[in-house]
Amino acid sequence: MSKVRTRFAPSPTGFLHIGSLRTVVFDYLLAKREQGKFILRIEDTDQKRQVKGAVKNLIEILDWLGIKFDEGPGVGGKYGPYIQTERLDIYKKYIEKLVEKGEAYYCFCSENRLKRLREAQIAKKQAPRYDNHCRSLSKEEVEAKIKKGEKFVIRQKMPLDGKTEVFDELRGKIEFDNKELEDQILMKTNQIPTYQFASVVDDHLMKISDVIRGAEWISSFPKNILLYKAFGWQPPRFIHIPLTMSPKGGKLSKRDGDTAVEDYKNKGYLPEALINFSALLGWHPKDNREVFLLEELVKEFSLKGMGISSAVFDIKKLKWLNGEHIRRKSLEDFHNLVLPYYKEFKNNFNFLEISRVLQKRTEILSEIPEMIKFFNILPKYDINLFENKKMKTDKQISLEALKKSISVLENIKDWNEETIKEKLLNLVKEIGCKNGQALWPIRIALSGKQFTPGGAIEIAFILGKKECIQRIKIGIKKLGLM
RNA sequence: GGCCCUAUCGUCUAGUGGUUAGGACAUCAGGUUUUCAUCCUGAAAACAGGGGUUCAAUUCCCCUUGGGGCUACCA
Repeated sequence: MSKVRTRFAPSPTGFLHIGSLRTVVFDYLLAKREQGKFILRIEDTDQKRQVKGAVKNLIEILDWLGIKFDEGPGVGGKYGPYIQTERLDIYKKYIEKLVEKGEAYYCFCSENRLKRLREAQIAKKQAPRYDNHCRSLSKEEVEAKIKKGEKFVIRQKMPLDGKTEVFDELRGKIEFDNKELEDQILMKTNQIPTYQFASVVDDHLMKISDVIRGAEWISSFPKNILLYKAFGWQPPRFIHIPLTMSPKGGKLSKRDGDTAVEDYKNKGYLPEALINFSALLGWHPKDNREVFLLEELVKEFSLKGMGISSAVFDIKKLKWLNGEHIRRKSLEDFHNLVLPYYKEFKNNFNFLEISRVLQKRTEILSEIPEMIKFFNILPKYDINLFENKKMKTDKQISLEALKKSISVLENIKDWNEETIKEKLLNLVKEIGCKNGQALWPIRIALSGKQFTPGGAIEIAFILGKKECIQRIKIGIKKLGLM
């Protein structure tokens, strides 16, 4: 039985961020690589930033992604509860231990005092930091103040000098001057712990073996380690993964467009692509493979392949990967996926055939309605479309090809792709032109579009004989009026 | 400002004390198949700068510069 236990510990402040997805993926991969457990824990210690329904949302999107957690809200587990506000009594017990040990202390400083202190320090060009004002209050003083009903927080007592050494699995040793460390707040006035305290207690109690989190946490890393030391606990391994950046610079944010996994889902990105892309942003396999399913990633994943510098989120590569994963699906699976996009169709087409054609060239699902609209209604189009330099077709050849194709198509009794292809290629021979010269104008007449999924024959088959002939006649009429 | 992290093509990255510095996306140019696409072939494209160490540094060390993070009774 593997000892590896990782957790994803989001605060429920909205949708799952595309950058957080990467943390989820690596958490999952590291755990599953060793047949370990992946845990979901909700860090809702900030009451102000709660968003209703966020937890439900999060669980739903993880489910959509196909990332299952072994313990967490809803599924339970022996280290629960997995929602921090349901663990308040636990934190209380542990904070008292710390105070008893003299590793933490009551602080009665008002927010006002702290604000003034900060302002004064900034004015003097000093680093804003708590001045340890309440650090040496006697037990009696503390008790008296509590009795009077004075509000308090509990702070961690940091060493005043020396250095604290921490170890990141990716970067190695990092050293911090203890002077830089502030006596941080562990328990807020409202008796709810801060992230710094709750996450350490929970990681320990839940036997987390590897903490994977964003690199923005490196600065508080020494404080975390000092907390473990204060408790006398063995810290887990820490892996700080580099941040995902906007192409414009800085953290990926709302201003860069879509930041929620939800947004990508709605735009027609596949979970497979999103996961694959996230993994590749910061991790590299031994060989040069790029396209992976989650199970394949689990097999290939290793900490050795992890990078340490921040990575820019490049949507073009995501799109490409999405196309790759679309192509890798079975036709049945793909068909089921795109079924909803056919709703607006009144005509009864061979939708499976449309799916087959679509699967070859779709990048993101949301493009589909625009791609296939022409099946329903022939759009207005410019007759210059009939001219194409590369194909060496012009309006003259087009007109001839269209005219002659009518009788050819009319004579087809068994309307299938094989026959249509055979007959049309015969026509090409008869005219004595290149395939493209005749088939280009037919495709234009049938679709009214320069770019279509599938070629003339595929479109003809889907459209049906009657509709084809009608559309070709429209084309002839347009060309005839030149 | 202080502290910390980081630095290979535009982007994601591989790599090594001696390499023609490799791959992928994107871009461009050809080609095939019934068009675009798919597919194939090819091109252009990078070791931030300066000092060391060394016979030899893209690789190791230092500095500079650039990028980023943290600096809350937010996570």
